[in-house]
Amino acid sequence: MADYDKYAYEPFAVTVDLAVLTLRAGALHVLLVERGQEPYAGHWALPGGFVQPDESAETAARRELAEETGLLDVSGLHLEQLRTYSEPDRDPRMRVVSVAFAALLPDAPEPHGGSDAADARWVPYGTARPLAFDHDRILADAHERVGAKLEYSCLATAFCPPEFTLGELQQVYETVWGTTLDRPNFRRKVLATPGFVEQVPGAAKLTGGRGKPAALYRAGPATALHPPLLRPSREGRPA
Amino acid sequence: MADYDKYAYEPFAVTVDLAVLTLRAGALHVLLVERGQEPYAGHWALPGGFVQPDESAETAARRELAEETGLLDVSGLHLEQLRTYSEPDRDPRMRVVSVAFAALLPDAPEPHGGSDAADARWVPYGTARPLAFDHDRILADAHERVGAKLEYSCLATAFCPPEFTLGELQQVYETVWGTTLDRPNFRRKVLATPGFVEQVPGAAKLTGGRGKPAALYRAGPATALHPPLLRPSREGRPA
DNA sequence: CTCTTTATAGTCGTACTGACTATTAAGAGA
DNA sequence: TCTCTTAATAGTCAGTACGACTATAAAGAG
Repeated sequence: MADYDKYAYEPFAVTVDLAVLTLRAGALHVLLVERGQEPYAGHWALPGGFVQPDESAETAARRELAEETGLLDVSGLHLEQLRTYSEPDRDPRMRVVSVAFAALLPDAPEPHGGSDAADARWVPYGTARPLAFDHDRILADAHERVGAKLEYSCLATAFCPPEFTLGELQQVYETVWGTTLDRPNFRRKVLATPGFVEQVPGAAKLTGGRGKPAALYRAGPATALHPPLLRPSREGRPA
Repeated sequence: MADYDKYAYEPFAVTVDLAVLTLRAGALHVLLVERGQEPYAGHWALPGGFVQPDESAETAARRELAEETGLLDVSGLHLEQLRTYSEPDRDPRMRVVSVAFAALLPDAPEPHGGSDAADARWVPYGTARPLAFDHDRILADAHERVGAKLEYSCLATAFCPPEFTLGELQQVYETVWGTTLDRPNFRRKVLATPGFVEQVPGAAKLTGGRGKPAALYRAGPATALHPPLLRPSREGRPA
C-alpha cells in the first residue's frame, strides 16, 4: 500500500471461500452448500462468508469451517490460503473480493448444519457443476494446488486419521492424482523419507478387512519431502 | 461467499503490494519506495496502491508496476499472486486488506518515478530493514516463493533478457538460492529438460567478457520442470 | 606468449526409481 | 477344514539421474 492521499479508494466487501476436501469411500468429496436465493438460486456453492472487522481472513476461514461442518475442534486442521479472487464482475450484486482457502479433513462426518449454516453436504468432486459464481475455478485451483503439494510436502497425512496404514496413505495419493501407484514402490519411498511417517510402537495391526493386517503409522515431524514424490509422467511438452 | 443477509459486513480498503525483484551485478535487488509520511515515515516500503473499483487485483498490480518502474510495457512480465495479508492491525490507520504479488524483471532500469510514483529505488535484498507495515514478511514470502518455484518451473528465465547464456541462467539460481552450483552439471540438467531453453539458431556467441564466448539461448515453450531442479541438501529433519 | 577466465565435453560411481516376482497373513466361501 | 482371494510386505534388477570430478577449447589481460 502506498499513498493514501493521492488516490480515492472504494470500499470492498471481503469474504472467504472454502474448498473443504475429504475422502469418502475412496473418492474425493467437497463440502458444498445449496443456494436458496438469487443469484444462482438452486446452484451449489462453496461455503464461506464475510470477514468480520476484528478478524483476519484465516480466522474467518476457520470460524466458517467450524460453523459449516459442525466440527467442534478445527484448530488442528490443515487450512491453506489458495489465492484471492477479485474480478470486478464476479458477483453481480456488489464488489466482493474473496480470499479462498483449501481445507483437508481426514474423516467425513456428515455436516449437521451448525449455528446458521445452510444445509451443507459432501458432494463427489466433479459432480454438481456448474457451481455458483466463480467457484468452479476456485475448486479446480484447490484441487490443482493440493495435488501439487502432495508431491513435495507431507500434506497427504492431513487426509488421514491420526493412525493410518500405508495403504490408506497411498489411496490419498491415488485419489487426488487420479492415478494408480505401485504399492511396493510407494511403500519404499515413504519409509525412506525420514520423518514422513513413524510406526505406532506396540500397536496392533489393523485387521478390519480382508488380507494381511497392515501396520499402523502416524504422521511424523517432517513437513517437506526431499526428494519429492512425483506423480507419474504427465509429459506434455511440445516437440 | 454465502448469505449476505445473515451477516452485517464492514467495508475494507483493498490494496496491492508488489515485491519487484531483479538481478543487478549478481545480487538480488528489490524495488522499494521511501515513505514520506506517518506512519513509518522514513522507512522503506514495497510499492503498491489501492485497487480501483473497476479493476481486479492483478490489473491493479500491473498498473502499479508500470507506474512505479516507469516501464512502458509490463504486459510480458511475470506477475505472480503471493497471498493476501489481512491481519486487522497491519495498518494502524484503517482496515486494509492487501493482495501481494511478486514480479520478476530481467534488466534493472533505474526507476525514474513515473506518473505519481514516489522516488522508487533498487535496494539490495536484505538491506533496508525493517520495512514499513508487514512488508518484511511479504518480501520474505516472495523470496521463499520464488526460490521454491525455481525448482519445478521455468521461472528463472523471467529474470533474464530475451537472449541469455547458460552462465547467466545459472547465476539466477545461485543468487536467489544463495548457493553455488556445479557448472557442467547445471548445464547438463538444463539442456536435458525439453523446452526449458533453446539455442538461438545462427546467433553469434556472446563475446563480451573474458573467457570462451558462450552460446545464446532463449526461453523455450515449457513452463514446468520434470523432474525438478532441486536446490542442494537443505536436510533439516529431526532424528 | 603465457596466464587467467569461462564455456563446453566427458567420465565414473552412487542413489533413486520403475517394473517386476515372491512370500506372508488374514477373511470368505465351499 | 481346505482352498481361494485379498492385501501387506520383502526383495530383485536394470535403467537413469545426479554429484563430484577431470579435460579441453577459446577468448582477453598482462
